[in-house]
Amino acid sequence: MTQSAEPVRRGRGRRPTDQVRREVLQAAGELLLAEGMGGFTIEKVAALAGASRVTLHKWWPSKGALALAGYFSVVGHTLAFPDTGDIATDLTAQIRAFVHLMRDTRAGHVIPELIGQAQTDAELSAAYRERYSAPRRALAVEALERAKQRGQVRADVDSEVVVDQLWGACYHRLLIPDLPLTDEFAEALVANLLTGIGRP
Amino acid sequence: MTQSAEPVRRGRGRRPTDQVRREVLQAAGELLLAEGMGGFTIEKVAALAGASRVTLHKWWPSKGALALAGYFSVVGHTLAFPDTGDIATDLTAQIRAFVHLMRDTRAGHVIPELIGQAQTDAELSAAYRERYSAPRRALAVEALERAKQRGQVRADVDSEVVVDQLWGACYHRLLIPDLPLTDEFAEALVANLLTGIGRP
Amino acid sequence: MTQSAEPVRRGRGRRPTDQVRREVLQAAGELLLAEGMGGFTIEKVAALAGASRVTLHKWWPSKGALALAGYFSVVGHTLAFPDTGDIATDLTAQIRAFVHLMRDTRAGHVIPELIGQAQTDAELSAAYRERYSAPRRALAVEALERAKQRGQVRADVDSEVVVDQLWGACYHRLLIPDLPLTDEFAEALVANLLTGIGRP
Amino acid sequence: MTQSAEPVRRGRGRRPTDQVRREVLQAAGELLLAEGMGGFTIEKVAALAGASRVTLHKWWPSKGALALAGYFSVVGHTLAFPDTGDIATDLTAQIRAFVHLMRDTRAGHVIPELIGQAQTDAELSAAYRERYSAPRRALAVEALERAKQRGQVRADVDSEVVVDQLWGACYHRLLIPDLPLTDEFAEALVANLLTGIGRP
DNA sequence: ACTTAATCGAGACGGTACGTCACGTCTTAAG
DNA sequence: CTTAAGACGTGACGTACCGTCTCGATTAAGT
Repeated sequence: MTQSAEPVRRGRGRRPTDQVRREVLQAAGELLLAEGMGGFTIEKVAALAGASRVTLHKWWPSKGALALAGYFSVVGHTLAFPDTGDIATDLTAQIRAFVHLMRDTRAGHVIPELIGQAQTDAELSAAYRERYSAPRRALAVEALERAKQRGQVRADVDSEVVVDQLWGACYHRLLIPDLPLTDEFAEALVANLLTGIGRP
Repeated sequence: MTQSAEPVRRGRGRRPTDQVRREVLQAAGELLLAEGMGGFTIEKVAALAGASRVTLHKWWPSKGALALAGYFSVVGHTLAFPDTGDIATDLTAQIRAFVHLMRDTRAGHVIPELIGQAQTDAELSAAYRERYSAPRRALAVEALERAKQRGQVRADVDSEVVVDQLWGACYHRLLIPDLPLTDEFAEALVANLLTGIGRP
Repeated sequence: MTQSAEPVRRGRGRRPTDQVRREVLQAAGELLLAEGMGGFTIEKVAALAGASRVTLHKWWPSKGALALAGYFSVVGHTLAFPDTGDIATDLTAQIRAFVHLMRDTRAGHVIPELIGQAQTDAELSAAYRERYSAPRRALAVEALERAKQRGQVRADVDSEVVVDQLWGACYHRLLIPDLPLTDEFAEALVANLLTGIGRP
Repeated sequence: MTQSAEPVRRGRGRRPTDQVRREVLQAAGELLLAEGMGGFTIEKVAALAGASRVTLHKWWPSKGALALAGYFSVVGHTLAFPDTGDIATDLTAQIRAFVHLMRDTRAGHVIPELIGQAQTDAELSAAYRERYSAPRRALAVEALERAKQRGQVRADVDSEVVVDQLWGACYHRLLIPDLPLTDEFAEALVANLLTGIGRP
């Protein structure tokens, strides 16, 4: 019955809830990384996990929400922000790491597709903001606020806007790839913003 | 069934090619604006236009490509960039116009959904870059190059990066709405970038 | 996909409409006779016929309607009523034939199940009356009317009621099998009714 | 979920067996009368009774058996047969009462649906015959036997057959409604059978 | 009276079937 | 020869029930 890859047949009876959840998330994450959002299907996840579609529908409100949860369970994020005392160094390092992640790992395919799916999947949109983008924004904002207190950034600057001008610029090239993501791009972002592009 | 508006019954035979194309694009655009990408379907477009699905498949390689073409045929873009001689004024005006378009018109729903769809629709992605984003980038880059020649922007700045830091920041808030698009945001983007956010 | 018996794989493309209809009805009839109404499923019929569930839903409004159509296509009814000139002989022959059909052939299982299903399947109920029971009633009523004209049955008798007292009695034993259907039963039905059971 | 009426929240622990049985049967009967066999579901009964599906499965072997038990617990049958000394009067009265019950009360929907369900539910079939039809047959047969002893019915007549020709005829019109159940029908049944329909 | 076994409810799980939607392909018929 | 009309197979979706199983809580019977 619609079993593309090893369908993982177990005993018929009910398995413990937590085990089912884990296996489903595992399967979802693997399928997402393997086929991308285009081939990501509740049906396939259920088959891979040896679970029932009904069970998936009960816990994850939409295909996108399931995909995001699967992504988290497989990738296992580290939320760290360097703090060397120099904001230029820290921002550059962080953005270069982001560029690397998006250009050289499977996240570079998955994250844009999740954001894409979120445009027509309200459940995913909310989950993505809450669990992914908001915490990362917060880390960057905190770093900028610390830089303000150290006198490296003007106090009247809105840190949130700065975040959009750094990471948003990266997402722009990721989602609408007119131009590629490069290390030079990462450095130019920070330099432009700290120094300004206007004539002195 | 699935005929929201007049199903347009005609004879079975062939109609002139151009007429069919026009009517299909008209229907596609209207459906896209009315229901968004979520309810946008080749089937519905065909029904609305009184055309055959086969015909649509012949001319538009994917659902996204059809949606984009329909969008253009209905919206009718104006590609203008003000040139007052002051780059700060021009950029602010242009970005405020963009923010207005995305916040107060139907484009604000449609464009993000098209970008979203483009993440899993290569045909749409290519078409979108070629016909939408690339020309707009070019306009902004030209304006920045003119500003360089006027001495308003440093010559060593990569104009493309600046574009990402202005419009990309807007797209960021559009696609991942942690924070809203506002006029103050538009102004802060230009100010941050021209003046720089670092301590003088 | 849920293929219990030979799923009949053909070329992928579309087959002519009439052929599909024939094959579906064939499969439906066979499944009905093989498993009875309990195991009769739209899904199984589709699999057996190598057809799509959607197609079945398009043409037959309910599971029961499909089963009835399948029954007809497989059994192929003969609608004949003997006319020897003697109504007692004709009725007895016809009812004995009916008893034989219900007791010794597969119809004896299928017809009761169809009637049973019809109690909660309005589509089937209407189709059954129109295509099965009504024509058979009409034949019997005609025979009784002829008997009236020959002076074998009183003119003031309602032939429809007589039909219920003959065939309805058989259906009674068929549907609520407190007692079996036998040849003696068939004969007693006619005798009771023609002669009367009261003291002379 | 699926709790139309008061979901009946109790403590988790075990309740007295008899109380559970009573409440389940009450709920089953009400649901059956309210929605008919089509909407009758073990799941709904369990929810209405605040009981567990497992408990229902333990005591009633099939959906139909539960429905029948619920019907009895709510309707509460009176098994009486008039005995005026005149069999024609008694039969007519009894059949008219039956016609009234089936035409003007909720039993008229429920009984046919139970018989229908019994065609594919052996448990229900057996229970129905044992608890419903057989006792009623017996009453009628006894009345006919008494009539024989009074000389109102010929001694060589099989009373069981007569029962089928009276009540079976009614069930016929009930289950296959080509024609309606009416009082005239009830009277004609008895008249036809007692007097006979043949020419004198 | 106090264990202890029985059985309840709650609820999740795998499974079967349903009815629906949209897709892309194919056949047939019309112009 | 292009088009429309429309049917078909496919894949997926979301839902409804079913019968089973685990778990914790409570009652009732046996000591």
